[in-house]
Amino acid sequence: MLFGGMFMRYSKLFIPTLKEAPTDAEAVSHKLMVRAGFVRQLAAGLYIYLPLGIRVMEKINRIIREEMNAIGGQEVTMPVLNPAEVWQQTGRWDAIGGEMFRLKDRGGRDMCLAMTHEETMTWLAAHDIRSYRELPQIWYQVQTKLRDEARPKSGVLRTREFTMKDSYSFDKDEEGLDKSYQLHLEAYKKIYTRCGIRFHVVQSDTGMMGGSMAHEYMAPSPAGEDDVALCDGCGYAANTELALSVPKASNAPGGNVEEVATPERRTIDEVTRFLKVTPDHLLKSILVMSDSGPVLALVRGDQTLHEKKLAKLIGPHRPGQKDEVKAALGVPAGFIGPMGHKVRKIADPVLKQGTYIAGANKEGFHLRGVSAGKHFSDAEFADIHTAAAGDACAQCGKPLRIERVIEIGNIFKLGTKYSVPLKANYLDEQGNEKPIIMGSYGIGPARIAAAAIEQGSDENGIIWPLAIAPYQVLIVPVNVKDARSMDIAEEMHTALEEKGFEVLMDDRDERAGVKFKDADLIGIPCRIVIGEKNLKEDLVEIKSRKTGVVEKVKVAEAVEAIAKKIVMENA
RNA sequence: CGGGGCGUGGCGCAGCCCGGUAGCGCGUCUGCUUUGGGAGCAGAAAGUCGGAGGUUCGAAUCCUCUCGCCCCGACCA
Repeated sequence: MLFGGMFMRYSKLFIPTLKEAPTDAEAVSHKLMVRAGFVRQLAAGLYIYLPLGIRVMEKINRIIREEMNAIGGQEVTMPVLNPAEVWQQTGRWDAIGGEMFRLKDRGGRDMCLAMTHEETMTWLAAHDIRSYRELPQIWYQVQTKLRDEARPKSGVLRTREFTMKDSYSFDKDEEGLDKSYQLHLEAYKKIYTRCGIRFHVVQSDTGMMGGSMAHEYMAPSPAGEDDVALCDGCGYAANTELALSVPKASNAPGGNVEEVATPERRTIDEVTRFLKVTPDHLLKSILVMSDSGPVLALVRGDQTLHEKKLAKLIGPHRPGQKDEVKAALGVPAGFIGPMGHKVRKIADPVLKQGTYIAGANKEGFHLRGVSAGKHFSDAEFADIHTAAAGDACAQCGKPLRIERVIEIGNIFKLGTKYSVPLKANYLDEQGNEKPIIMGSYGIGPARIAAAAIEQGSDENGIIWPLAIAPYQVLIVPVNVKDARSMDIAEEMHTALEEKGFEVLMDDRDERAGVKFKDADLIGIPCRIVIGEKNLKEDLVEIKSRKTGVVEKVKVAEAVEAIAKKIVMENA
């Protein structure tokens, strides 16, 4: 065939594989994406996608588009460069800090690079939706977003510039929003399932966005940045930012109130060791500084205070410094007890029962026999601890599991948070002007790719799920100088492409070992090896990247065998 | 933004503590041999040591400043 025809030839493709992973790469997906020639890093949080990387991204995006279109989503594009005005109208111009890239145009007008598109999407709705007859709408885009991340990390998982599929629903009432939300909830499940990754759908924090409901899609992986609590009993699943749990009961003995000398023992660790008790016998008093003054947070010694849970009650806060502790409570840090202080106190509900050892509010001393009734009846009780593995599910009592996860998508009920300030209103059946009820829904395609690698790789390289692999089949003629091998390789290539498969042929004049190593690294699901020895018996090899299983089949039957195999594995 | 680490041929590193104008592996190029799991031999090209300033007869090595990258934490609408 002239110039190799339209065949995808490895020798012509830019696939710069590396024997060694960059030392500064930590996450498996980061190392492998670089080594296998899918991406290159330009600067912190900025990545170049190479030909193989693009193929993967396009496959993921195609799946996303198909499922979005299936629920009535309509694709649009929004400018990446935004005027400040719309962001000022919703208040986010000021509310968002250094994470937003800002600049001025030549006329001196304030502009920003969009980090999400609630504003511009709502602007569009405000201008062009008039009547309830035009609702509902679902608009989406697959677009570049920019965020000046404080800390880009883990390769493609947290970058400053990234593609995001974001969709927005516009409804006339809450009922409509419920429906749009539900459509997305299901569409997202289909998307991740089709992409071949394992995931959980969990309740998530609506955060400072103030929406009424939110879920996150989480792919289990040690490279993740979130933790979720999961209950095998009732299916409860929530981000630990809000997961409720009932800690195991403390076996702390009761006893009288008495001071005990604990010289220079300040931390839970030091005190438990010194008094020969377990951490759940202690009460931890943590002073934080909120906008409305110091707040004393109380949790059991074996619990971890969850900052976000506390933030929901008292707003933004930070840990108190040593001198602030002294100033607010008159006690040196390390010996704070819950009793007697005038500051606001928030205590975890587990502390309602039992007696504990707490700081004595006196340097070098702790106090035994501290209980809620006697010592901090003035505290507000609220779940402020971090759900831990083994805690009981708040719904059914079964033990919770904690898993580390990558956030691969989220869905939010926004309500009228954006439609009111941007005046996105419609006229209802009675002719009354009402704000549109909105939802927003995001997916990070690059995170899907990274999660797929995190969940599927071995010491030799990537193991792509078939649906998002850059190619489905790799044909490896061992000796490219052998005419018969090449003829058969090209015939099979053509035959497989005619059946609709995506095929790459490694026509490089390299030793077999080199080709095999690259094949494993790149992770194409199905590999056909055409070698002279096997050819003498009219056989070729088919090897599954995932299982490693090799089968020899007759040349004449190879194409059918592969087609069948792929269809079966895809089912 | 706080803490830590690192910047030396294309990639991965040594040299730095105890200053004396760079070395190893891989890759690249040429030739011969090899040819089913990252080949062997011979030869070659390629770095002024992130940048600036300073100390010194002399700086990759010491000092100051600066830029960049990574990790932990904070942040993450």
